[in-house]
Amino acid sequence: MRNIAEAVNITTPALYNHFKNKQSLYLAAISDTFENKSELLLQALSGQEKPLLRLHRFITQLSQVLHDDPDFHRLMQRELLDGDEERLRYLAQEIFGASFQQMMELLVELNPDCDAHSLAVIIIGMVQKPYELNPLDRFFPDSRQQHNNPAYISGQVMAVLSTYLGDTV
Amino acid sequence: MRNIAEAVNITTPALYNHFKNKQSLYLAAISDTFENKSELLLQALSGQEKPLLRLHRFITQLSQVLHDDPDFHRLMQRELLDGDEERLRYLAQEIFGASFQQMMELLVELNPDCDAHSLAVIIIGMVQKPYELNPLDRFFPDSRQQHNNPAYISGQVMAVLSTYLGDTV
DNA sequence: GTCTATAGTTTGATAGAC
DNA sequence: GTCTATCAAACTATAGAC
Repeated sequence: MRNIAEAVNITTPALYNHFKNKQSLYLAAISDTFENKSELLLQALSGQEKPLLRLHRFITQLSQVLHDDPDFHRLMQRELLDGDEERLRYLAQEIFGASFQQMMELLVELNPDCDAHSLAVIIIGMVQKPYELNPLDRFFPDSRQQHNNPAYISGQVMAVLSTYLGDTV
Repeated sequence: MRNIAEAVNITTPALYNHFKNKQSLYLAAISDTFENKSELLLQALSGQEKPLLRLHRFITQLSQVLHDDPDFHRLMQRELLDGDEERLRYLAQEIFGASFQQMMELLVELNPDCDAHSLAVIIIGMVQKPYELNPLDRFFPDSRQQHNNPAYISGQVMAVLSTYLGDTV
């Protein structure tokens, strides 16, 4: 609370005029960070275009969001590690529920026999892991700037996926 | 420190006979959790077998480790979020350095034109993300036990990868 | 809506007896 | 190597003046 107060140039007690306590401030920070992201990802998945194109758009959008808003990524990882039941339900249902459902339907369109849930999780992992491992990059000899570029990452992911999903289109 | 002391049935000051301070206890916990895991993964990647088989063995081993030792997974994610420079270097160089290098060489064997670094990161994401998202599974309607099964996860990952890498073998 | 002053609690760590 | 007793610092939060 002291750090936050200092960051916004007021004293700690003044924070309590805006938030009831630390918990409510944290929840407000989560909401502010997560809302709108959900809508963005759902829109990328929706539309009348070919499924593979919508998947590409989603992957690019997710990669872009993770790149542009590091707080979004950090808070999500933090919630996955330490979130209580209420906050995890909020994350699962309010933030990612609709997008995840839409993505599974899209994957079934592409391959009716696939396990859409598993495949969706795997794809999210492909896109997100480069950002999770970013802190380690500076300690690897062949670290290139590409590895932090959303367009490059989504291209790499699509290259792997299209051979798997493309056969079924 | 109080929680740890209670968990091992001694008082808090008694902990300081075993560790100089909280920091050194934490570092000892990290070392104890990470060491040996490195060797396990490197062995899975090594050998004279066909590259695709070694990759499969690595993926299965990583999935198994993440499944069997939740503390390993939690501590790694925690370090990626909050680790200082010294701890991140330890993680990158002492724990994952050799395995990551070996994996990149293996991927170049499978596809000389690929970006081995990117591909390695993507593959790790495919394997690990199912475990990261585990806390959310109970809030999704179609949550099946399969999604927590190492053999099933590695099978799903290999199914996606083999069409991409298999063409080049 | 912000401040100063301070309450009440938790935390990491030490002193010293056994 | 463990205990009891205790400290100093940091923390969340409140009281009350302006």
